[in-house]
Amino acid sequence: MSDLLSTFAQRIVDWQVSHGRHHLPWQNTTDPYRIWLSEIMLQQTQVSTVLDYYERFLTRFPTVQDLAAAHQDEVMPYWAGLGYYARARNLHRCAQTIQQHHDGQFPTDSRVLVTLPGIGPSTAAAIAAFSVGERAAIMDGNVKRVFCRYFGVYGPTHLRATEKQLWHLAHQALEQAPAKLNMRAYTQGQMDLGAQICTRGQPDCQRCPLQQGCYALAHQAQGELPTPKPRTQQAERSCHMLIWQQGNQILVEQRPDQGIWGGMLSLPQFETEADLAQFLTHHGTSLQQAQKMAELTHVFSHFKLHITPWLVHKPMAFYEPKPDERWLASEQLATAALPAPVSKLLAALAFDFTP
DNA sequence: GAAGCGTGGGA
DNA sequence: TTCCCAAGCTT
Repeated sequence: MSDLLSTFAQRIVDWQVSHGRHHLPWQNTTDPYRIWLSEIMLQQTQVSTVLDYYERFLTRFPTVQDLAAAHQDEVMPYWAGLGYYARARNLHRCAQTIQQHHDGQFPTDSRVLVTLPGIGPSTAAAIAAFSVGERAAIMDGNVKRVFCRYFGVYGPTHLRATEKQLWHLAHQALEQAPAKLNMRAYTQGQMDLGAQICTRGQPDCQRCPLQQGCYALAHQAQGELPTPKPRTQQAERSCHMLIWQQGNQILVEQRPDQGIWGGMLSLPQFETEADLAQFLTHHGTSLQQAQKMAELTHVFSHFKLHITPWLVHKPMAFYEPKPDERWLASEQLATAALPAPVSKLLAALAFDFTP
């Protein structure tokens, strides 16, 4: 066991150097700002999804100073469609914290990094390892899968007990590894292994550097490790969204930071048809003047939302938007901080916005 | 400490 | 189609 543990990290390093990924946009840099941005975007998000967002964001905000100087409303559009929008709000807060309390110098010590908003233990370790080669352990979805299979760890990985075991093994693997371990290759290698070899569906054990000593391979338990999370009943909700069109503009409102789509712009939303009707009545029209559109369903990670859009194109004079409301012109749609389903809904209507 | 928090892709 | 979950963190 101790022999299999002591060679674990170095085998991953050797494999990474020859067979891992080396040309992702956030590799081949030691700039903690760029590394940090990639790590935040990659939280619960696949590489292919992040690529375009990463380039666009860096073009607009090349340094942590540029990001800190911006208003949150300038940042959110660059996150629109990527999901988990608290990441963008925390990213912005973090940049301002670094500007104010760290003299504008991006920290590279994991113990400091983990105190910053949006940076947890795994992200802190990844930034420190990639930027200055700190000997810090990461623990993401890839690493959990590799460790569960190699060491034969059973139990849903989100449970505290399982998580604790995994972190312990991760620290052990580092302690027993050679003093000169290449931390960048080790950190990247764990992710590459999980993403390319030790995949969820059909792991490519023939090409795996961890064949020798792998519990799952020896017991043919790849299919049952990691232990899948017990699935629960998907909750469902429904709402009504108002598409109030004036000329080539649409009324949108900024959502509160708490809750779904926090800090993003969205359509005025109502729980019931009666609430929508009341709103319309108070604004000089009625539900009868609105055109009911086909329902669409949006699936979140923890519930399913049935959306009934209502289109109103009757011009309503005298309407003064509330502080959290804005008129959005059709040409602003593409660059507005709209969540994915709202963006798609409005884009589908774009042909109606003939000037 | 369990629940909340997006979206898209693959099996 | 349906289900799972991906470079997790916050409250």
